Amino acid sequence: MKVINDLNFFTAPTIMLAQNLVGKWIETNICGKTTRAQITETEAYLGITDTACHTFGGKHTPRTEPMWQIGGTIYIYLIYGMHLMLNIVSESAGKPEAVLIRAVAGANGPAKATKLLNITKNLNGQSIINNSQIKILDDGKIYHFTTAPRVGISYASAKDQAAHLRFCLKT
DNA sequence: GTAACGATCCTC
DNA sequence: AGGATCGTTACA
Repeated sequence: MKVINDLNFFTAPTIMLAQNLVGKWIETNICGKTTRAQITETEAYLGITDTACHTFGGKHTPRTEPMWQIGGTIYIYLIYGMHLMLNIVSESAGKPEAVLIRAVAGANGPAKATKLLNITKNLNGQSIINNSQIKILDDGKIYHFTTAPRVGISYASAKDQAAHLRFCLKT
């Protein structure tokens, strides 16, 4: 098991990063508690041309600011007033694309995953590289995945809703 | 200032 | 199938 601190891993094209993250492990160290879980599901959000993405049309607000940063930046936000979502920004700075961690082993929803990992908004905007509180680990194994449409984006265009941008660990 | 809504989850 | 519950956003 080795920590991924390679910037190139995170600045890769969004879809590639989303696929590469499936089967990787995520470990948090928050308030003295260490939690480790395997990533089982991710979704790619493809920036200004993706109607499902927060930065569609080039939207740049205080909330979406981390998405405009360089790959490896952590983007956390609150949805429905009660659920935290964990995203990892991809690509280069100025290209607002990100990968949503949709599920980890032992948690079948994005909000459950952040709860399991004790994620808080403190991490928002930080880099995941050389971060003492959160890291991605590689167990060296090859994992396969299946693709599916994304969830919970009924406001997006039909084309974007149908796109297979969700990647699930094949068991 | 104010109102509407949302990348969800849990309990009927 | 519906309610919880509040930060972010857009608009006045």
